[in-house]
Amino acid sequence: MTTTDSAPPPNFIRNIIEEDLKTDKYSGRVITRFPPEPNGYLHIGHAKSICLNFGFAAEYKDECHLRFDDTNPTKEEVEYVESIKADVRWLGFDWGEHLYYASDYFDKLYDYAIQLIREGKAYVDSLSADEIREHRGTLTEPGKESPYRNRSVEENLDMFGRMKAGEFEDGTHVLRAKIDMASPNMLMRDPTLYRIRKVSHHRTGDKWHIYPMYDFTHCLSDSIEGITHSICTLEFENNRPLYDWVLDQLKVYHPQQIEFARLNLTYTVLSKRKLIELVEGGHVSAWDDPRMPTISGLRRRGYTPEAIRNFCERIGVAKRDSIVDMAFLEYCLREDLNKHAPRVMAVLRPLRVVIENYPEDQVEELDAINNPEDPGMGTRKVPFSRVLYIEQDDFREDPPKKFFRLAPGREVRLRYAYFIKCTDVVKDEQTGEIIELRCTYDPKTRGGDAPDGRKVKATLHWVSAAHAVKAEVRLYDHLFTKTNPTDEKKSSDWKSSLSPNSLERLTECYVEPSLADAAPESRYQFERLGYFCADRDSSDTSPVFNRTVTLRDEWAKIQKAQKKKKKS
RNA sequence: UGGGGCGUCGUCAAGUGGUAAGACACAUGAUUUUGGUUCAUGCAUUCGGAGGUUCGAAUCCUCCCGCCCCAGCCA
Repeated sequence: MTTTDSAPPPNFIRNIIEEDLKTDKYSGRVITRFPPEPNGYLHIGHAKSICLNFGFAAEYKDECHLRFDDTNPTKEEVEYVESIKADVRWLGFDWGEHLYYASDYFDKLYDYAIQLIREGKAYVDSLSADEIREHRGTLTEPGKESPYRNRSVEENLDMFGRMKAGEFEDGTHVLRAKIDMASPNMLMRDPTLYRIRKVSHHRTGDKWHIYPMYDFTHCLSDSIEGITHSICTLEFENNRPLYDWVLDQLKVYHPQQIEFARLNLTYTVLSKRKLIELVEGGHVSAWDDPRMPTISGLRRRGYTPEAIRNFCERIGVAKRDSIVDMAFLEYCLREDLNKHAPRVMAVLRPLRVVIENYPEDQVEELDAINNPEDPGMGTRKVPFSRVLYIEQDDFREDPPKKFFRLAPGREVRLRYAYFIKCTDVVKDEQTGEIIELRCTYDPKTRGGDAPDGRKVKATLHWVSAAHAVKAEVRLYDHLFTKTNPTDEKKSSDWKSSLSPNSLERLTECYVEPSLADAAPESRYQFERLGYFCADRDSSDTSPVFNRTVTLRDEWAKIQKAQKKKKKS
């Protein structure tokens, strides 16, 4: 590793920017924008776009605007604009002075519409929505012109003015661009520019009865703000000719639209519509359910902004449809958490262990390292006593091959403590369930090293029963069982592959005392188990932790392989 | 079967006529008081397919195949 960050990997957008800089197309400026519609929460797909836009602006020491594309008051809410701002900030980006709303431009947009009408390039159509659809033609047949297409400029001006004044009901008239009803590009068949919506807008209130459509608003907003590179997703490629048309007709400053492939991730869905469905259908608790791929969900789960930013940079950007392996996101997460998360001991499925030769009332404070990756994080004391809990998974009465952990007669190390040897297994007479282990310890191994140089094959985490804090731990797994839930070749309903095991709640966990009042959103590594994040559901008496991601688990792999071998 | 895009390892992704980067995943080994981390090694004779141009093609040409987007008064 060098001390300086390596240059960002090349991609086609950066190539375009570099070329534009070379030819001085935009007098050396690189002004981008992130333009969310405030009709839902941001997800990791948006994070890709945010990183791209804010990233390029930062790279070229220029500005990135946060602009709310709020042209459809029937779907948009203040709650969403607040969450979006919070999420962008949490991700680590700053729009500075450049917070804008498309609704700020409604007056200007109206004037531009008037200009188009005056030049005979737009007209008021009084066909119904159904009729307009019928006139549009199909993919293979050209459309038919509306009988209102050749209204006079005066009549159009008058009608549009009355639309604005609120004289007409929703759906009775629209303003359309006069382009070409026979265009092979459906979007160019006289697209709608304005529609009547007699609803109040979260920012403009009841001022407007007409609202501009995306295709009219977006390009002009970009133009007004002096955007140089308008980066959006692939599905807007068909809209580019219209983006260009509007700006060309109006003879205004003309940014260039560049399209990239949106992010897809395995084992989840990344569309606002589907995420809304998960929330409203009660399949998850809320937008910030830790299983959700939303920024707020990832945050509550324990993801770090750093990990997400790194991920977005490393997946690259291109024009081909792709689906990134969730394992890659998890890799980026672990990389960050490994460096920064303090280690701590917690037992999720407790098995009681009594150290028979350890004095009844003795308690020792043992030194534990907070993070072996960062000595600067120091050490802490962990209490040790006669009765402990270890993980049920760390004991096998009849150990299989390659199982190195505790078993009858076997000696292992308790991390930072002592070597212990299992001398007896206590079972419930009724059920045969193992309820307790009797062990002995070697006092000479305090701290975990044997003076005689003898080795053990395993080190277990543990917690002192008398000192442990009881906690709830929520174990999360993929939301869907299928790598691509929306791949509808097999089943038509994407929700059919919703995983029944995406959440497991463990309420009888024990964590070391230092975790008693862990602040919500603080992250830890529970040694040998994974990374966990304190949830805001924690109370004074009982902390709640979300499992962010497991540690890589060699033993789990071995078990999987052994199972497979058995089957075949 | 109109138009617009896209096809390079299981997954992302560089490469823009000079002989296939890198990452994840996977596999093997070493180190290890986390079966974690770290380290080492392996992993596309081949770029959707077939022809052609060229001394030389993933890159240029032709044809074919596959996938995605567009028929909202959503964005």
